[in-house]
Amino acid sequence: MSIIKDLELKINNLLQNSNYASDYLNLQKSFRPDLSDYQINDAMKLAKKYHDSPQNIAQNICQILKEDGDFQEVSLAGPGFINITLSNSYLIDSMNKINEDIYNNIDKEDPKNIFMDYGGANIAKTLHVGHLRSANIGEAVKRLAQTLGHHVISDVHFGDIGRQSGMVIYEIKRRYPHLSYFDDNYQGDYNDINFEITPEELGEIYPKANILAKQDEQVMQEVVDITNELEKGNKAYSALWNKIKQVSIKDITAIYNTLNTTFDLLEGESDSYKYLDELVKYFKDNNYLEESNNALVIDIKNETDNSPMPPLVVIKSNGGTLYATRELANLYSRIKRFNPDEIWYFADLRQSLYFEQVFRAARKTKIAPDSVNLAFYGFGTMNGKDGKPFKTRDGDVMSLKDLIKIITDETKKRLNPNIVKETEKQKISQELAIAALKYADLIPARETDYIFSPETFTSLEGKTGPYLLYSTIRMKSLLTNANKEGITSYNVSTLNGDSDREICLLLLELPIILTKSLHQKSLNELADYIYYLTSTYNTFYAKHKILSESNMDLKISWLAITNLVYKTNLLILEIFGIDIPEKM
RNA sequence: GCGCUCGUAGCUCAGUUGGAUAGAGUGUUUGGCUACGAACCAAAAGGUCAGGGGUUCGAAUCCCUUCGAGCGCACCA
Repeated sequence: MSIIKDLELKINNLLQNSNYASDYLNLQKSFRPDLSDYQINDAMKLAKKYHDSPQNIAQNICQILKEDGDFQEVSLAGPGFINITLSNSYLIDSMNKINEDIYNNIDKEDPKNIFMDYGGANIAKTLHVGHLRSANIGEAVKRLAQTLGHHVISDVHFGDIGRQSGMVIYEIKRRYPHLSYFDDNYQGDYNDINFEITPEELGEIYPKANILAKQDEQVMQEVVDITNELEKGNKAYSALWNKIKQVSIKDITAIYNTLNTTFDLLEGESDSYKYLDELVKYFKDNNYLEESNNALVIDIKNETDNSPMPPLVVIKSNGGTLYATRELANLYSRIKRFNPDEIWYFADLRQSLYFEQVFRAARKTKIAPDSVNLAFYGFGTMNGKDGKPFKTRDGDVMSLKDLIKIITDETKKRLNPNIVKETEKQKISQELAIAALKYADLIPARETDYIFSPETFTSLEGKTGPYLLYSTIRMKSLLTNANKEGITSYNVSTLNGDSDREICLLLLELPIILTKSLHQKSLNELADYIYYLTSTYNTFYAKHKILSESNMDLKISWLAITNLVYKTNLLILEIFGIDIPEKM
């Protein structure tokens, strides 16, 4: 258990013999650091319950807490705030405990099997800035969940089927009409056809087809027909589409890797096909389907609905399936194969009604038993400078490759001149670029819409990824220099001044922030925390000449504090998926 | 039409079981390197928390209302 949770429990234990034994008091970091380290605000709430004044109650609690040696000061303020200041010896002991093992400062949770669905890249479409949030937040939440003790399986959930496939095949047919895929008399094995396509050309094909289909109804009809044929298993189209998929997946995963975003499963919507027949049969056998306008639907209305809830279409009137059908089939297979306790979906908030429908259908049809928790965590929309959402279906959105290149060009300009090898320069400047990009993306709360501008990502000073890396590298450099003097282990034996204490108190907050971030599935608070911790350390760093300090106890204590912040930064940056170069 | 979300410093954003004096970065002005790495540190200025009403010891936060913005509403994904 973390030190701070332990302290809160201890406070509540101290009250076991008092009138307030049945109440749980919450220890909070003080809003008034000039007055105290921590505060308890529960006296005001207890006043009603005990028909007593909040001041009296707070006073009684103060009396009990004052007797404990870990508190240097316990006092009452205002309408019933209890202010608590920790003793230096308590803080020193706590720091040394964390120094032994940083996991002494983390609250592990009861392990659960969690299935995470994020990423959501589409086959044959360029990975663009609109995919950033899902990659960065999804990956960081996964790593955070693992850090807190959970078992996670992640799936990228490629959009690898549907109308886009029809679009791409249509356009390839238009460009290369003589390919054997389109020859009705072809007798050979479609897998033997000699046809190569580059990711670059693939990137042009979908936008082009989309424009053509929008302009011309006949084109759209052909796209729909091809899509249906593909879905029915047309051999030529399937072989072509598989080839496209291979090229595209290779390209997409390379970029995900650059972002340190990795998946246990590289499955897609089309993987649901294996389970579709079984699922539809199950639906039919149990009378979950009804006919409506020639389509087969599941009624998912609820008596408590305060707005109309349309039924979920499972089979279209032309016999085809929809996104939601495949989602249900995937859900069905995931529960069967992995038996998860929880399934978390990460996608744009605009899909919240859609997921509500899928979840309801899954519950109603008992595909998902009540024991499996289904949750949707939405992202705010990425808007252009005009405040309107980016359109992801035309070619106007900046690709991730381009964005990474732009930032890399900026970071390269500022590298330390003693880094001269071109390969090293490239590697480091890209690591800095990824740090800048990821941190800038993790800073806004998950549900906040945000305005995309390259300037945001290319800024390298202040609250940015490069600032964190620069400071962390500097800490390491300091520790290395101390090491050269023969100082290889540290412990805190004395605290000197406000900045030392403030860093210690901040370190104690870590477990609270980690737990809360996982609970909210948003990294913004953790991103704020690491900045605040680092910048508090930098104040401390500027104030003290650590290596030239003649008081050895003080010097070693300062190095220990440096080491603690360094280790904490490593932990958090690892959760963020941000690599730390040796130098920059 | 029905439903959901939002409006906080010039800009971009934090800020929920209601808590003391509303924060950060950036931008503007100013000071600090013959060095434990200046991608850093220090300081100043900047607010009717969209407007109005209510709930209470206490409201950016909860409720009502007006104005403004965005999003979603069965055979797209």
